[in-house]
Amino acid sequence: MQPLYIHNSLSRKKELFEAINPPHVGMYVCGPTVYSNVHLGNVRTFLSFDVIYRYLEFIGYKVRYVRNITDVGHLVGDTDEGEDKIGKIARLQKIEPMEVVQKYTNDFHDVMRVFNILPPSIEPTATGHIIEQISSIKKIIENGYAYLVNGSVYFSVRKFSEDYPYGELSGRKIDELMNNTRDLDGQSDKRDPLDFALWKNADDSHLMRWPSPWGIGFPGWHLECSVMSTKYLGEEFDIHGGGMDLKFPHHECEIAQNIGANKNPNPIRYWIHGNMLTVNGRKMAKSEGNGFTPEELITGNHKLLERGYSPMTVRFFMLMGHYASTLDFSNDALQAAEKGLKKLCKGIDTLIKLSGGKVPNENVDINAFKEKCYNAMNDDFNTPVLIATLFDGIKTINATAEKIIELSQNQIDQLLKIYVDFVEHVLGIEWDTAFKTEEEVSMIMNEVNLVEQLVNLRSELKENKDWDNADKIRNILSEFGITIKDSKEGSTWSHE
RNA sequence: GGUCCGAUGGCCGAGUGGCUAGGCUCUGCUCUGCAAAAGCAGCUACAGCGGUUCGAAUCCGCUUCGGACCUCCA
Repeated sequence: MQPLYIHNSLSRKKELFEAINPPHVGMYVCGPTVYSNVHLGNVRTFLSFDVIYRYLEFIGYKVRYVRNITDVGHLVGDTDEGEDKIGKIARLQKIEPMEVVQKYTNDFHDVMRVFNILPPSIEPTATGHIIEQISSIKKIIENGYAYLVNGSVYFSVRKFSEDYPYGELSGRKIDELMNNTRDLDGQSDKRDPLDFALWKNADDSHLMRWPSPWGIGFPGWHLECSVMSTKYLGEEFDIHGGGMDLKFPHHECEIAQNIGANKNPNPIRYWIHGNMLTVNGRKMAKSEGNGFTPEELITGNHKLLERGYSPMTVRFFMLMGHYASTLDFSNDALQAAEKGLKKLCKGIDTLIKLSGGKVPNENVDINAFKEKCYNAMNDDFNTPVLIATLFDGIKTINATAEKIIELSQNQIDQLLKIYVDFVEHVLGIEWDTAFKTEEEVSMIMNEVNLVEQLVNLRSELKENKDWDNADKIRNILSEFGITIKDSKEGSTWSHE
């Protein structure tokens, strides 16, 4: 197994990854609250964990990847009296809350597919785990960390912090939190402003409500993640991920709930937090009005976009930055990524067509190259360094194609394996016909034959120095996106 | 106000106490009927000020600027 180092947000250090039960790995990532369309910032987080998931599998782990759908409990606004986000949309549009949930879950799945983000092993929903959430609340009450007020149950942070540390993940001190908590209206039920709801009493006006030992109500936010991660991954599991902005209070509360229910002081080994996607240096967020939907990005239909970009370009662009750094979104950066991706894909195409000799080139060390690729990913999933390495390899490939250097067939085969492994399987970049159906491929092959005929015809014309007609053919092909490249050995062509 | 993070060349974006990141752009050359690619070469930076060190963009301190979180947010 590769020696993998992960930056653990909990310790704020890079640590050697050691699975609790190798080769099995349990990984939980906070999924979306499905009350609106996902934007690119959301996509970035799921993409980051997609690559983490892919790499863990790639180096031989059997990952159970759980990514939830939050479909109840998330409240609007900054008080505990806020309406449920999904319930609110349902009320406004006069539809069932589950219709809202279904609509945006579908959207979420569509977007994930477009960006080639793999589905998780389990995608549990909060509403599907009401029973588990109720029993978890019971345990927390039994353990003395929650109290009942007017049909609602709250977690007592003060009480909990007497027995266990609270605020370790986000680096908060409980007393500072107390002093800095803003005075908010409508929190009269809580004994302490830091406390958070496990179960909320619901009157008749609420659309989403379930019976519980404490009356009719609905579960609090935070709780579903604790309950579902424990249910599917155990009281202690390997990796928990999510966006940076969930660190506090969401993840902090999750830890408190896990411990509060199970009294296991160390429920999660490695915390991984993805950083934000920014626009002009500011976090992409709906409230800022700077959020792009994936559709706007692909069509280019947005005031900040000069034109559209393909999903693979966007995927590649995001992977050119490290997941733990902020990444700034701009037309220039996207265009650079597009060209870079094209170069990479072209290089792989060239590699596929390459044929080599018997004698290996001593100056090209394929194993060292492979090591470099692994090392990049082993260093906290450093995709930008991996990509830089892959570009270095492209130079070797192109130099071989230009007959500047020579490689043996064996070296070429090894190189191709590395590119397929890292580009397709680890980075999740689709570069050619690899994912097309057989019919599509055979159609493409027909077109290929047609193009070859034209290119051959043009070569004949060129031999007769009939430049006018030769150029005519080149122009026609270029209208269909086919570029001809002439060299001493003859003409080759490529499709963009 | 509190907590934390960041500041890298024309742009994006890695990185490490001493050894070329990489991509894009730009310039020159090679190749070439022209073109397009590709190759080669050039432009070569680490916010500012101090300190530690044989040596710091990399460690420490201060300053300036920016961001995130502290309320829902991936």
